[in-house]
Amino acid sequence: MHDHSVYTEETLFLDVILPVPIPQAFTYRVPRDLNDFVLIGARVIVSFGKNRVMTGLIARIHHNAPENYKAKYIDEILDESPIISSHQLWLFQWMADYYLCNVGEVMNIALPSGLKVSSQSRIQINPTFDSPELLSIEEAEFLITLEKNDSLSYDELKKFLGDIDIAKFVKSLISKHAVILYDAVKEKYSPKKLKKVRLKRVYEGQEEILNLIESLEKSTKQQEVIMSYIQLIPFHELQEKNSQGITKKDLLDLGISPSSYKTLVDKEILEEYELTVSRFGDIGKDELEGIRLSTVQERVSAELLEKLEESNTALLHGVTGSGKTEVYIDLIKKALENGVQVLMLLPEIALTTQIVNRLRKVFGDAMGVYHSKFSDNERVEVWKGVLEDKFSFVVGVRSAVFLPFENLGLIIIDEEHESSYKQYDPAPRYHARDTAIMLAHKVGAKVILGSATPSIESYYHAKEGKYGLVNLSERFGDAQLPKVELANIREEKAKQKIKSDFGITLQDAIKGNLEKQEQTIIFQNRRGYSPYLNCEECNWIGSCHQCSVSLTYHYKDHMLICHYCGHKERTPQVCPTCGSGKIKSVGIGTEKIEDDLMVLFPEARIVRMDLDTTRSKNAYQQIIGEVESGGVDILVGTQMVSKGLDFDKVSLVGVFDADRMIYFPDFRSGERAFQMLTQVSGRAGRKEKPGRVIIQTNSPTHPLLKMVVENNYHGFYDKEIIEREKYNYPPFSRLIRVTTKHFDKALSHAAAGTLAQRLATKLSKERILGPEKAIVERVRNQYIFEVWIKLEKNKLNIAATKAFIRDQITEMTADKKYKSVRFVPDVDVV
DNA sequence: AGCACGCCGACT
DNA sequence: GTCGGCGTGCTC
Repeated sequence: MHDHSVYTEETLFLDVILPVPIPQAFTYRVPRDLNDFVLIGARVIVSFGKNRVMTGLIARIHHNAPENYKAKYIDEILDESPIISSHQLWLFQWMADYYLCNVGEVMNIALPSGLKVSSQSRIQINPTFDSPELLSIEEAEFLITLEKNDSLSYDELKKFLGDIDIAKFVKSLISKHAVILYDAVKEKYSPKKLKKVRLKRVYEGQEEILNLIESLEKSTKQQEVIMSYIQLIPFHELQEKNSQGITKKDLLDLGISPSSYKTLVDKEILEEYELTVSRFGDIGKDELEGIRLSTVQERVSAELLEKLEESNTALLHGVTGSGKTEVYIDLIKKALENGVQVLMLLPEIALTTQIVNRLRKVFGDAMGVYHSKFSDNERVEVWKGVLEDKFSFVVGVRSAVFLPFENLGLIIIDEEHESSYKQYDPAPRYHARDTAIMLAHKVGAKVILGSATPSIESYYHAKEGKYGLVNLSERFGDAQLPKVELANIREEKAKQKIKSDFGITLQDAIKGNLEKQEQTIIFQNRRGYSPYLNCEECNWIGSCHQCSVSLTYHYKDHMLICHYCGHKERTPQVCPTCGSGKIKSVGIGTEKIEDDLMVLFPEARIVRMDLDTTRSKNAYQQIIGEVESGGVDILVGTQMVSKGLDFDKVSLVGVFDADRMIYFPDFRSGERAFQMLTQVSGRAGRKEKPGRVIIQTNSPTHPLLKMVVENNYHGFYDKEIIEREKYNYPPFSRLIRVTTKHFDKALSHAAAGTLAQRLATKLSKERILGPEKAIVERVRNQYIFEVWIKLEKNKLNIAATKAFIRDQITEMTADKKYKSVRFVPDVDVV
């Protein structure tokens, strides 16, 4: 029943991508006066559903009126030019198809939230309201407040109304027609403004300023202000200095009287003004440093360029400390000289550190940094900077693959094996490395993958000739690779009478290092004090009531914490089941190691670095600074200490509990363990001193550890690839996991089972594994089951198969029985 | 995903 | 009688 007559030939329709997890596109109508302003890739504001206003992205402009519904009008067009590059809509769609999610979800993750305006409900007095007798006393009082304030947001309401149920309160007012609700849309991004101050021009002259000072004879405080200003801005030497002024803060920081300052402003002797500035400090061109490559580095750089002639992607396999960064810098410079844009991806935790400072020194403010610890405004600034070609080079984390490069020529992915390149939650569960390779392929850019311990996938592709392969097997300068030793912890424990987790070998080594005043890193990939508490009487174990895991004991705040759902509870004094006081902590986390070290080496300066000590924005940087300046003897930490850190004075690395990594029940455990152990070993010894690494283990004869000791990546790879082929794991197949989640265990299990059956009809049973319980079976009271799909390469039409899987999930969700079950597909699980 | 609508139990 | 619990359905 739609009146199509209202549509004329000129009526424009837009397919808009909205940040919602719904597969279909949404078609809106363009009000005629905006016809000339629509363009693909610009943002629009639209209302969606009953009460929502959102930012969407124009994906298509057409004349086809939708048949089954009447299109709504768009409210507003936000941009005069596209805010994404011309390839990005394609990339979004590719990601949605490949990673089994919706374009809206991709867009939601791709755009920095500063570019997604949101609506905020505000309330206002209804001007036609004339029945105050209906109101309660509180309501009447509130109306007076509201009258004074024009309109208020929900957040502001809280200030006036305190702890009451605001929704209910407002609802009542609306029902009495006393107030009206409306949606206000606001752009979130705001440029940074600096409050500055300068002397009015009329006082700039030599004579004028002297007269001014004289005239303030009686107001000494004000005179002081002027004198301080002149001292900071000696404009009598150079007149232009006054027009540049000084920030208000800098002036007030001198300790001058704020009230006198204000008087001067009021008297129009000083004038305040605002300056829009970049959030990123500027570096002068003359401060930039050049680089000098070693002969080896130069050769490697040339070799990479050569390989990139033949293939789009090249893998740089360079041992830790070989100076890969210098090679990258060289290649980035060359690419920039060719006039193309460059993107460099780094894993999250490596980015805050030394490498950015190093790059900044070379590239100055032509380089943008895109990081999740940056504020929204900062991220929008980088985004816009890329659009305007202010940054021709950006270094960033995973999500930097979404930046709107129009002329991308080179992508460098450092530490390409890092699993943090894969997004885990929420959708899109994408791999930034693979996405970058796909994007590069589309736009004709080149990709360099770098790692000391390449992922099995990448190395396989290199060996197969799909990627170019370049080796850099010497450390930079005269540096030698560290000497890695295994310490049989079981034997050592037996020999030592005292039961300690520090074997005698490691203890002696630390002691020696302290005497030599050299630094030590202790690595244990587990935070907290101990992974669980155990009652010696009744064998009770503290576990989370909503997840099937034990609670980790945190000593510092004396809490038991669930590392899955975040639940916290006080540590019991006595056993909750039998009442005995014999509760023991079992296992070792970083906190306990720190504690033990303080007892063993009371004079040592010990610092711990893990999620718990680096929560605040600058904590990580601070710790690194402390270590660099030599203010720390021993650094204890989780995987954070194993990545990208570069300390000259660290000559010893100790590894606890290597066994747990090796024996993790997962086909990637070997790869992960080898990478982690090799990476952390690489932290030991730089410059002339060879470092020493001690790995404590119960299985010193394990072949993987042997490879780590020998720094034998190839041996490890050869062994691993045989296993992968034998069991048809990646890179010989693609793995897709579909997880089901539900509060009802049986229903979750049944849903996974039915899905497995459905998938098997077309894909055959051999390709389907499960359903199986997830390793952590229950999280936040939801039961989790997994179905694994193994798709061998080159035999199946992958796109069609993915579509089939998607359809099966859609059909199951449509089934009443499984409606409330959550299905979560994850493609290329890491 | 959100959000409104709507149909059943425990309270002023 | 109503408040509010969360199952269900829809979003251009």
